[in-house]
Amino acid sequence: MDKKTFYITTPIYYPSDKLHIGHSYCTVATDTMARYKRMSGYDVMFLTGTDEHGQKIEERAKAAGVTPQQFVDNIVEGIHKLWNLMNIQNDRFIRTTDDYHMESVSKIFKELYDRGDIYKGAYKGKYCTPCESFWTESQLVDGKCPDCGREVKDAEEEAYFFRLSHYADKILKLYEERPEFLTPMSRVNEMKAFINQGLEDLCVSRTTFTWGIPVEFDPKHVVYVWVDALTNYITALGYGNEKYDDYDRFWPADVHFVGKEIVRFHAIIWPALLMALDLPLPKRVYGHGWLMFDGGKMSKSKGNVVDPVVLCERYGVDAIRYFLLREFPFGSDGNFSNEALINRINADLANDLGNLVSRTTAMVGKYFGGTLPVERVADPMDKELLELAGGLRKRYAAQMEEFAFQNGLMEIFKVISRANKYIDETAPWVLAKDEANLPRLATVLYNLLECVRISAVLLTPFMPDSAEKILDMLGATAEERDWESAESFGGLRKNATVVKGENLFPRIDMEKEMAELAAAAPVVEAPCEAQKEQEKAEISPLAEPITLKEFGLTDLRVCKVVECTMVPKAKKLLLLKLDDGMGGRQIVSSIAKWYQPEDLIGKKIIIIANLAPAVFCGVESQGMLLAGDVGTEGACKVIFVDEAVACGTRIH
RNA sequence: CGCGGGGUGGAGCAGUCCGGUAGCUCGUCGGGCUCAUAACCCGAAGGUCGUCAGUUCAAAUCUGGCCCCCGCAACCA
Repeated sequence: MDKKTFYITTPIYYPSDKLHIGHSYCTVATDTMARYKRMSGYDVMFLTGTDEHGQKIEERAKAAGVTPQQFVDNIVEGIHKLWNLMNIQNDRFIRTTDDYHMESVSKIFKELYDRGDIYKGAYKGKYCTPCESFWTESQLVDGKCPDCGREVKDAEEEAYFFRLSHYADKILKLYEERPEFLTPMSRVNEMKAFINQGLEDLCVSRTTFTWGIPVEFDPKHVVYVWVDALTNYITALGYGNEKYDDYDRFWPADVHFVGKEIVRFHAIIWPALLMALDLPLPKRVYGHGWLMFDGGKMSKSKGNVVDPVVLCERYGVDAIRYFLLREFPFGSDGNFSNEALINRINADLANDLGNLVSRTTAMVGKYFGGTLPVERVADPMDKELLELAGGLRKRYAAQMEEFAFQNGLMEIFKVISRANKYIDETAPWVLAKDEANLPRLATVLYNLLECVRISAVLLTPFMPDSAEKILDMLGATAEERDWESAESFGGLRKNATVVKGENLFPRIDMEKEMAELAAAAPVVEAPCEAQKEQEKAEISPLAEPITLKEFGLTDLRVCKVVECTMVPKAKKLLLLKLDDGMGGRQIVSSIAKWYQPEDLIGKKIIIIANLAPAVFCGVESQGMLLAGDVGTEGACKVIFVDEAVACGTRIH
């Protein structure tokens, strides 16, 4: 009953949109680790969930015409479906809108206040009256409102603060004393640099929105994200509530898996909060990398967000799980591409693993009617294979303990490759020709089945369904598919009986597949049945009708580009000096990636001439040029005008 | 000097912390095998490891400068 425990978490995701492949990546990794630990005998608690409060949700709900609760309920339902589809076996799912969590957060907030680690202060900032918006000094553009460009004035807003600044030294000490606390190492340097810039106290309440947990003793405030979200890791165990009673058993967490963008919250703020509460710190925080898509970060505006549901339906859940953890080193960024995915599926799963299972079981069927005889004849040529497979679990476990999923899988596939080679070396089809060789033939096939069995057992955390199917095909009993049975070679009973199974990983015709995907492009992940609609959706829907008078509000003018330069310190901005027929003006345009200054000089373009000026990177822009988007990368083509049209001519 | 990651055969990556034979997958070329999912096995071609300098008996690996790419940051007009 005193099994060792293992508590592992994903971040709680923000349900303002459907989840993308990046969320799946983290969750699949966590699930695989949890399954691995369960298999190797731990009592595992695997927590995931959603962070449902905040202004953005409030706004999204309003825009959708529903209550915030309805809005998040809807998204969360989709998340449950996704995790279900992806075979995620979490033990618990926390929502920050759950009653017990809200109860705990109220208590924690109060306790921090009573201890003096949260105090009431003023959130000093700049207020833009027309926009009714609060801005921090650093958000201002050229000292003016970033939205409208108008003057702002000093203003104060009452708020509660957490004394984060008090914990700077303690956090630095934590990194010194426990180098394993935050990994990979590169993240530690980043955190140190951040702390050394000076930590400011953290604003932990808001009055500008209401979708949150009210501060019990001052209800016009709601608890802002930090105390609300980070504490999920302990409230889900029952800290501060009666719903669960697992805190003593599972806290401190063995590891929080988090994306690198939120490492700061988990490696600075979270430990500080726990220190303030006098609670133990998590043992480890692991900041994993991001998936990039064709070299760029995934984002809605680039149209390169990959939908995990579509991928799973198209290629199978296990193939996706495998790909995510095999292709990318967990700690670094990785480049997602459909080609890489199909390549992996074909090379590793279809050609190496699937085919090995297929040819091996087929031979047992063909030469022995499905059941191996027990007589054996060993040969020195078996040695290498047996040693490799016999030592596999140890090498695999060493990698898994470091969260090196990629390397763990590589170890397994070394055995699979070696087994394929062994078939060539032993040439079973030659042995089968002479009845005198049958014991030797049985030995060879047994060795192969055993390699497959050990590999399949260790693959179970990664590809639960496929591993099970393989073990079914080997006729493995429950004892022949557990962790102990993978420790050394020879666990499969001698007279094993194989069962013909399905083709586990059908080969994908790369050319055909890429063509189909291209047909669905630029939304590459479009489901086939919805292809037509997706294509239509590429043309954005017509805007609301307007009157001629309303159109007249927009003053479009022809201008000639007189000068064009890069905006200093900016990467994307070009500064264009224009002859507008009215004495000249300058505009800034974020097209530096697609246009060289000399591409534009001397050309005539159209600008929106009466757009309110705005400042970018310290340079004022007095209008916006017209351009059309091209492709999915945000690229665009500027609209050029016939030379005959004079500068300053109004377009109508 | 804003912060961070990276530049290794045609493509994508590992190796870099703890210097010592440059490795993997895909692709190309040649060969083998026929049990198997046109799969599997063997071999070959192809890299002065971004660049310059330094440390060293020895540098992809350590140190410094520079160039380029990517992400973040209040550059999405």
